[in-house]
Amino acid sequence: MKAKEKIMTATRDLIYQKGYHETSIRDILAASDTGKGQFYYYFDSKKAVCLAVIRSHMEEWQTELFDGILSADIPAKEALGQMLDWIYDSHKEQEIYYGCPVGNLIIELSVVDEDFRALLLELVSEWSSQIKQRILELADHELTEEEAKVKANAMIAEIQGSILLLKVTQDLSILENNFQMIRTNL
Amino acid sequence: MKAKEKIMTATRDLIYQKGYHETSIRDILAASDTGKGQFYYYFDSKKAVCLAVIRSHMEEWQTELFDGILSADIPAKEALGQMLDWIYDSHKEQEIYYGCPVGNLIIELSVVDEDFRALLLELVSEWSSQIKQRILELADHELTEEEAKVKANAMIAEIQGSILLLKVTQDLSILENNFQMIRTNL
Amino acid sequence: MKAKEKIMTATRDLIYQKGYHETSIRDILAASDTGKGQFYYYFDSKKAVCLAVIRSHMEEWQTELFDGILSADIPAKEALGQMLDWIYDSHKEQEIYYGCPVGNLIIELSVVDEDFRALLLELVSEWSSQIKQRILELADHELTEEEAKVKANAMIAEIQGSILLLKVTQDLSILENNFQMIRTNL
Amino acid sequence: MKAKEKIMTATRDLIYQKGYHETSIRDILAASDTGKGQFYYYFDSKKAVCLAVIRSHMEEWQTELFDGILSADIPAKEALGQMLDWIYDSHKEQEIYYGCPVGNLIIELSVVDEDFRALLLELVSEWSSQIKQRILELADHELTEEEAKVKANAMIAEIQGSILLLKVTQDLSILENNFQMIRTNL
DNA sequence: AATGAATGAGGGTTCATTCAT
DNA sequence: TATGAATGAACCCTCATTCAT
Repeated sequence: MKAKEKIMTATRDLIYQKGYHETSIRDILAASDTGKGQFYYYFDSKKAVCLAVIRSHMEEWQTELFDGILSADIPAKEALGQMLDWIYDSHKEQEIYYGCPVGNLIIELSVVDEDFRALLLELVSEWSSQIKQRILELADHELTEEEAKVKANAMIAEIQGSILLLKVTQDLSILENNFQMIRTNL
Repeated sequence: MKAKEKIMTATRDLIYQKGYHETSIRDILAASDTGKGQFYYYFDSKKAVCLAVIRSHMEEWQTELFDGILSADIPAKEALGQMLDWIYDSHKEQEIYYGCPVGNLIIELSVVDEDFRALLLELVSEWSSQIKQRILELADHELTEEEAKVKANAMIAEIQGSILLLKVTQDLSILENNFQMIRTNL
Repeated sequence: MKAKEKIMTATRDLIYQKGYHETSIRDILAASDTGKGQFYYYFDSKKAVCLAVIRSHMEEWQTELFDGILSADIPAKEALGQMLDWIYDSHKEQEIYYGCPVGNLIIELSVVDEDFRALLLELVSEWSSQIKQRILELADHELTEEEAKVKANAMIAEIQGSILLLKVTQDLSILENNFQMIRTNL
Repeated sequence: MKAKEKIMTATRDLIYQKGYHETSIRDILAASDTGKGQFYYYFDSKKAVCLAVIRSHMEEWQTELFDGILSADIPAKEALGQMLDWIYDSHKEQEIYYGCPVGNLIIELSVVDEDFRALLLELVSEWSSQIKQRILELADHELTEEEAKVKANAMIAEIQGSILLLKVTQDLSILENNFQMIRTNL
């Protein structure tokens, strides 16, 4: 693996597990087995890597969730169900529940730094928009765009809030129950 | 105002607005117009003040929300509605939407420090339990305890997730719409 | 026990066990169960208590060793032997061998602060002088004053050096063996 | 001179002259004309530099005293005499008599920190062992190992105690006289 | 004779970043 | 591309002492 990649992977993992502030450049270098020189050759700053990490999350969501699951040629209900599975699966194997990599950063950084907020908002907006399309489809287009948007945001809120509860309780059943409830309300 | 109180108020505000890590002792001293010695006379450490701040949030929720709104002699539906108002009101006048003081700390600290998680979990558990009682009442006790608990957690998730979205979008209408949706689903 | 006395006892113990710099005023207050006000009412500063502690050591040595053992109406050899016993006894029951309360302070403070050195020197000089008298007696006055003084200092050196070795080895047999050797050389 | 070396030299001098606690990192930086970052680039902590300083003393003693003087192909009496000269010479030119760099640390730190004690003990043990060999030789092997060991420790005690007296009296003649006495007793 | 709140300089340490090579 | 030495501001915290009461 190339140095740049190693740095990004390490940063992604560390920031996910400990948060932005608790992750030091030292930590990143140690975890990626690289040196100061390499780090600052590839990235301008700690902020820059973190923004890159967010972009990598965005790409992943785009490929797997937006272009994959949510754009698949399957009924809306099924697509949204698979989205919940996709999220649930990313948590269920963890020994410690670290929360949502995106939600965590929203809370830790979006008020403190506009650049972070802008990027994170971009991701959330796209997500909301994708869900909205499926909700419109689900309702057989008897909902207005606005109504569908509200429902999409409600769904995202329920998901993010559930992961937040998972983080504080460290009890996976909360995620299961809440996601089940979302499914039955579709 | 006494020094200890000034320090706690300043810490509370700063941590709410910037988060735990972005708030330095220096910031707290400047905001509370006190000196280092005084800070450490009243508190053992930065962590200690923050735990004290969380406890003050707990007391406030206990008095205003649990013993006040949720224990009031009014119908369950109304009580839960007032809870949503109480939360909404705490955000609506803000110029910047900083999120939920408790939710923020859950995400920033609960994985990183067990003491914080324990305290925050205590608050969330009590909240959940209080809501559960009202939900049982609402369903005329046709729900099992377990079902009511799930519904309570779903409601908390929806609330916390909505505030998270408010934080990243800085768009108050999301909170309005989502809370409205919770109301209509009661 | 009066506050002043409690403070002095605590200081004496703490400085003996941890040294001057490792002992904080906080430690002293905690160990003596007194408050800041009392401390600074009775003593001008940390240095002042410590000087008082040294003076209390001097008084003790004066009474027990100089006026007691070394002035007793017994043969010189026996007097010097009892001196060694007196010293040995003060160490033998300890669980940790902290060294000589006076020797410790000589090394920690005599270069750093003239006031300390002056006081400690006073004690050492008196000790040396007392031993010298007994050595003169022992040699049936066939030694010059100067020669006796040299022998006295050699004896003090042997004693202090032995206690230093005790401190680093934490092995009491070193003290026994060295003191035995001093005895046989009398 | 390289930064690391400058830091070590400065630390060595300062700790020798003022002791461990009286020497601050600031002092070291000022004396070595380096910056904070540099210090912590080379050393993990203040304790770590001090341990390194002790190790450098050990190496010096090993080379000059143990492998040099005490292992030289000369009679035992002469070797031990040269050892005394070597020690005396290291003090005689000083304007202030700071004591023995090793003895000072034994007294200041060996009870307070096990890591220091272990290292200092290692040095003292080796020293004792080297002297013991020469004493055995001197006695034409009519002494048991144990008896020689006791005599070696007595010699070290006399040396260390003499330097302690030098420190409190600031009178070089004490060192001269005591060392002379050791010589005549060989 | 005693209280405990207030002071602020200084303690050791970590940080993100830059520089010379 | 990459190294690792150098920078210095900022981190949290402890210190001995003073002050008002």
